Amino acid sequence: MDSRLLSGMVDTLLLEVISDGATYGYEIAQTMLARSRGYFEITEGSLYPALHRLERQKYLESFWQEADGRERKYYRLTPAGRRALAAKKKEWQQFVTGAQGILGGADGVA
Amino acid sequence: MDSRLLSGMVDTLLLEVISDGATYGYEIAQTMLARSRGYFEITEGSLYPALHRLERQKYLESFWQEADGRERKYYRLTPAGRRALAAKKKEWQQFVTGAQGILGGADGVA
DNA sequence: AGACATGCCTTGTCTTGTTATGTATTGATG
DNA sequence: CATCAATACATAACAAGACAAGGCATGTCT
Repeated sequence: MDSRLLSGMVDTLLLEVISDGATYGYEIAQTMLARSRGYFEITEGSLYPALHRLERQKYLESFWQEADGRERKYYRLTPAGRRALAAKKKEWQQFVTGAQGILGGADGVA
Repeated sequence: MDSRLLSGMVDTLLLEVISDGATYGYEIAQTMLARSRGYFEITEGSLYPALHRLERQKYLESFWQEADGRERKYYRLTPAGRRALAAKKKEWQQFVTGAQGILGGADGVA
């Protein structure tokens, strides 16, 4: 798929996946892949910087924890992250509506 | 709106608007605004480079023409542009489906 | 030992949207 | 006539962010 489309959606998708409960990078990538039926293959070069960005913005909190004999960096949403997710989802819906208004060939009123 | 969402969609939107018949930059911006009900405010700094890009890729052809006492640069789709538009629209639909699969909270099968 | 999956991270590169600016014409207003 | 707004095209500097490729480390399986 065209990775450009992902621009601006990565944060929303990440927050959504993490909103189901604390999880970590590797698992997030797998979840996104599964939930989009193999469509969203987020690469590490996008994933980790995005996670750090969201943590800097205080939308995520992280903590290291051992599981299965491995150290993993878990992330969970902050209250601000939850609010940001809601806002981003709304924005996404508006964007889709706007795009369909143009792509649908109609005048956007439909 | 978050301009990042627009990344990668500008080309598709432009091709779609132009597919209705030869038109020019200024009018394209107005059409996008109207058809998205005021949502897509594409600025000149995005619009003109995008048109040039699409012409370089042979998806568009341009020709100058006078109308209302003004010189305007009209664009129309090439056959390749028409094929590209169809492909991009399909990709967009898949992207939306994938995103809804994640945002919907379901497993994407719904 | 070697291969592979798991797991985190960073650097360099490229694309692309935004802001700001420049140029020119037409029509309306003072 | 001068000025301003709308029309119309274009480019340069800047910033954001996705990707490829690379590095590093551990656990498991053969």
